[in-house]
Amino acid sequence: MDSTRDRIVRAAAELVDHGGPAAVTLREVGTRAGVSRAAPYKHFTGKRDLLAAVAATELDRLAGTIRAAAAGTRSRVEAFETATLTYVRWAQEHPERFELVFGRWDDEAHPELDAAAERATTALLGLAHDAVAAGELHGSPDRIAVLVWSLGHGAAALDVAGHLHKKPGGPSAADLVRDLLGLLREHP
Amino acid sequence: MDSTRDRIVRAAAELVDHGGPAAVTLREVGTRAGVSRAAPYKHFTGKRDLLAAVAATELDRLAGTIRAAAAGTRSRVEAFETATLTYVRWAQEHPERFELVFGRWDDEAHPELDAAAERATTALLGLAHDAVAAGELHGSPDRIAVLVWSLGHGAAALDVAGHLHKKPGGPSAADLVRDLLGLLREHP
DNA sequence: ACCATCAGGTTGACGCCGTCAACCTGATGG
DNA sequence: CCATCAGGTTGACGGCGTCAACCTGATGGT
Repeated sequence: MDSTRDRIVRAAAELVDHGGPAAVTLREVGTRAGVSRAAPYKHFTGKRDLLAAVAATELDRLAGTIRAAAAGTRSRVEAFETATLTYVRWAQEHPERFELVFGRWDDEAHPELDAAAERATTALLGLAHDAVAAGELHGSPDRIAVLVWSLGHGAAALDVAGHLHKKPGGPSAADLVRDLLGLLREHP
Repeated sequence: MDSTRDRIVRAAAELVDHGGPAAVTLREVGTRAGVSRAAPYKHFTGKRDLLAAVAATELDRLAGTIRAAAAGTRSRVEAFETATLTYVRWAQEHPERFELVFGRWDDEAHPELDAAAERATTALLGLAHDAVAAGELHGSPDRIAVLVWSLGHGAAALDVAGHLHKKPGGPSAADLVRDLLGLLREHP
């Protein structure tokens, strides 16, 4: 199906891809989706709600990409590392989507987005659990997952904002992820 | 001096503190600063430029706070850890300022903000350098500084966005920073 | 077969926003 | 003494999100 709702979400996602969330205009969304400016209100309560749907869609796509990347690896810890690096690369290649998904949402609840975030988090957490269960990493799987996720997230964010490459020769976000996993591998 | 320009910047900073950068309105800024809606244009080229000035001011304040916190510590590595934890606490206590300072700025150059970021980065980098020089940490100071900064930044960002405490008993952002510094301390 | 209902689309209008142009005014300095 | 100008003002414009009112075709119960 190519429902009107789908076309609206896709049009909004297109606009996010140039100029970030701030560039999304309901009027332009309507035009690109072939409907009027107020049509989105028949499917979403407002602009934020539409953007939440875009973010949820993107988060599920990301989770799929991560799972696929992790599947083609030799060891459990390598799967975990590949997943994290895929996350980092996604943020670097699509900074506007990264901004949308992890920007501020506190105004009201968006169950669809929360559920997608839950699914993505669980996927990463499962990979950390596997690596520990296989004896390739040691410690609390949750702790390790959140530690590596936080580092990947922060490194990607700082990189995208231009704070990582002020002087040439500095480490890339991917380097930092590999550094941390190196430390974790050597640990008891 | 309590120049008009200062009052404008302060009014904008107040508005950032409730509702984030999106809540800043030049009309409201003017009202709070006791001037008209167009007065800011006599001091800044536009809204973004005003926000950049607010961000630069806040970044310098943060750097000062960090330096002060690091000064009252026993060891070099403790100073580095305290500095990072101060950064994390700042982000958690002032998520709107965090959003402003580290949000997207790519449209045009803001030298004042770049310079403030440079100063803040250099401060953290110096602390890492000191810890390595004192033999309390081992490896490249730059690498260590960026690694810890990235983790602190990411943990704070995920915490503020609500992704860290989905299940109770999970590690706090501060816990993660201490974990990483524990790993670094044990390292050769 | 009929018609009430309703999902899903439309336009018009409102108020708020950033921004600019035009104008005013008091201080400054040659 | 007056030209200049920094720094303030209001008016106006177009674009925005949102809502109310309206339209229309399908649908399902009687």
